[in-house]
Amino acid sequence: MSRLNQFRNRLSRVERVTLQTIADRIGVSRTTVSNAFSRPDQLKEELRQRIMEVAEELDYPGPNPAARTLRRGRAGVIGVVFTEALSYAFADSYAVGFLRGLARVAEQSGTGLHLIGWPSPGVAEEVIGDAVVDGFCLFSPEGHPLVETVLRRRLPVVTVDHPYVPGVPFVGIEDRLAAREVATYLLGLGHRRIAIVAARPMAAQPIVARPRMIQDPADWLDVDLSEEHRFGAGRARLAGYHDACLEEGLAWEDVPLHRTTNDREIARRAAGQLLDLRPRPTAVIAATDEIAFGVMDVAAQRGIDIPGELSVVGFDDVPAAEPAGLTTVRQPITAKGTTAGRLLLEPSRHDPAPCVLMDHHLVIRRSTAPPP
Amino acid sequence: MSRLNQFRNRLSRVERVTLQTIADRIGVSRTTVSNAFSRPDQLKEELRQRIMEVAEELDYPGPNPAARTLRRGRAGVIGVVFTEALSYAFADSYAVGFLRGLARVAEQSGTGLHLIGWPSPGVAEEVIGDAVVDGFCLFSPEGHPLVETVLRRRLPVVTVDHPYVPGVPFVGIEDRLAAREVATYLLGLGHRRIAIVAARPMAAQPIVARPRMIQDPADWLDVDLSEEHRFGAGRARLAGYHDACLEEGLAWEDVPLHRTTNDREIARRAAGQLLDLRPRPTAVIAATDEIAFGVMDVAAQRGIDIPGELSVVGFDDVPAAEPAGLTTVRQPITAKGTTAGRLLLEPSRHDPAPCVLMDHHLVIRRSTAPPP
DNA sequence: GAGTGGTTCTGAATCGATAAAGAAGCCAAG
DNA sequence: CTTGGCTTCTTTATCGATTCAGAACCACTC
Repeated sequence: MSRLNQFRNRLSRVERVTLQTIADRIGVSRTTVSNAFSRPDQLKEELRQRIMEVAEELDYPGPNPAARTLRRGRAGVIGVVFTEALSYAFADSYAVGFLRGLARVAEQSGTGLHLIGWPSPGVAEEVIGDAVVDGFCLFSPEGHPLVETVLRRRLPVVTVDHPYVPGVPFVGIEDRLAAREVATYLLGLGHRRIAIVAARPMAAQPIVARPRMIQDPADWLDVDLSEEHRFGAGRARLAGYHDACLEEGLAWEDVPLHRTTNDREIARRAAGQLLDLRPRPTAVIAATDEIAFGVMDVAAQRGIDIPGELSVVGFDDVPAAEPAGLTTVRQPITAKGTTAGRLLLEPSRHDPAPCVLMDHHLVIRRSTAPPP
Repeated sequence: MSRLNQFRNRLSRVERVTLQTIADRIGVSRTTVSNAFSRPDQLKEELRQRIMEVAEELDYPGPNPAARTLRRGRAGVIGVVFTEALSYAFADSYAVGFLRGLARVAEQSGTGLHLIGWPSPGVAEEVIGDAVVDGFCLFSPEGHPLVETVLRRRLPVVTVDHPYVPGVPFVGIEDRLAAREVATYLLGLGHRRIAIVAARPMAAQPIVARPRMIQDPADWLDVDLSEEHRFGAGRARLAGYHDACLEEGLAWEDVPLHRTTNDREIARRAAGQLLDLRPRPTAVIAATDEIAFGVMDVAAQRGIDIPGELSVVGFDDVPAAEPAGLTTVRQPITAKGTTAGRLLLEPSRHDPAPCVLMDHHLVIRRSTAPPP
């Protein structure tokens, strides 16, 4: 046993090429070989060349990144955490747009991106604990247990969209206000039978509220939403819709409300149910564009004319919204990404954690009109 | 100096909590604390609890991932390398679709995804050298210098689309054949004035051929394309178009050919020039859907009717192709991702490197018709 | 000839964990 | 009684690099 192991060790020692292997071969110190790779100015060009030659000869794959990271204490990578499966995130134009922006600043500073999704409970927790990164970007993780997991790493963090965690830099828009504008606009057109399709995270297990994460001064809900709505991704938006109804005297109880995941396909089902209601709603407010597309799909399928018989509003203004003629709330998707990236990469430690609220505005297109 | 340093060291030693800190505090060995985190079954539940308590108390962020990775020799992450800036990759439905598939299998096995782009020469090289990963997926890196950089790491690699590198697992489709079908179809409709818009990588520096990377038996070009086309991303597709023209007796010299990056916006410029030709082409073959959209944009802008006055064909069948009515080549985008992922994560080392060729077929929609 | 200042290279001390083998204690079976 | 086997923990030896202080040498200057 022991002998076998020694043999194995010897073997692997022979097979594995490290800085030391090269150093021994040439007769210089390990440090010098290290310098040849990382600080070429620290040794004579002649020796450096010789080292490189031997490295090539021994098929040395370059300084081991894990060892380097351990010693340097810096990974050059930031983690981006989604609370859904990554395969869903990549299907969501909003998430992809955000990543675009984030990637732009990350790349410029030679920083890598480590994407982490939440395919099922437990997996991501481990991945987050094992991620060799210098910081995390939490993408719209409202109320999700992963927030705790990430915070525990004690690395720099920036949260996007929700929730606002005291002490953690934040990037978002005034969701509640924007949502109110949407509802107010529809009410202003004369709609009274309005249905709402809200987004909920695709969590596969019930989402538990953590006291420290819901102290969000901007979005705190003083309205009485059912418990299941209090911590979904669309909480603030729901509150905004509620605000408008209150203001315009539309009873919140009369507003049909469905929840669906942020997925066109899945949203169709919810839309189907809403359009089955009698009397049929004259307008549907979707908490995201993706959901709005699902609603439009079903309407088209049933021959319901938009906007003649049904108005539809989305949220986000993803690229596909314009060709589809969807009235929606435009928000600077990509800019959110760049901002988040800068917040994470900037060397200066802001003392009061910055809370960046970006602009938004209602973009009116062909999908809305006064009720029939 | 020395004293200052000692001070600093002492300070950081005090501030930094490691397994040892916890071990000392409780009076057990470091290994036991390590086990408390990584192999809970190796110690008494009682002690484990106590360790966890102290860890909490000291605000221990968990075992350091870099150290862990170094010792274990396994990162649990795969690198995905693009030869364009990541911000472009995220704008490209094809790339995003691929990532979707890749993410699906990666997530299932608890593997993280480290995305690496090529924003400008030099940056990515360093990121690749420093990436703490167990393998790389090269996304359509034909002829790109990054291929060498990645191979040098001596880690498992899988190449997607191009090039086929001997000894490296490969996933792709029969591009040349598919491209030929496209051109044959248009020629069959009666088109003789056909223009081609090819894709080229967004490399910011000239792409150098490496002998070991172009020995691709399936795609080797025996046709005489100008040098600049020999190693672009669309090399095989160009060859296919060429094949068809040859077969149908259309002189290749008479086929106007433009190169553009795979970006709708940028493709518009190339399209503009092609549609200025007199006599105007009756059909445009775009090497990707994204480019095809650019062509359609310009046509719409100039009031050129599709397909009445102009037929347009794309390649890839990205999600937006269907609503746009674009005739194109469908290929299993997401399945490519899952296949690539499996090839990379599968424990078995296939001896002859697997070379997976996936299905494709021509999808005929509203954008093509016989010439006027 | 002592002092000054640069290069170029070395040695020792880490970075923070895990693997492998071994020791101590305990219980049941032979 | 002792052998074997299990559980629970410890010891020792790495994993592969980088940092930092200092040595050796060279050239110049005053």
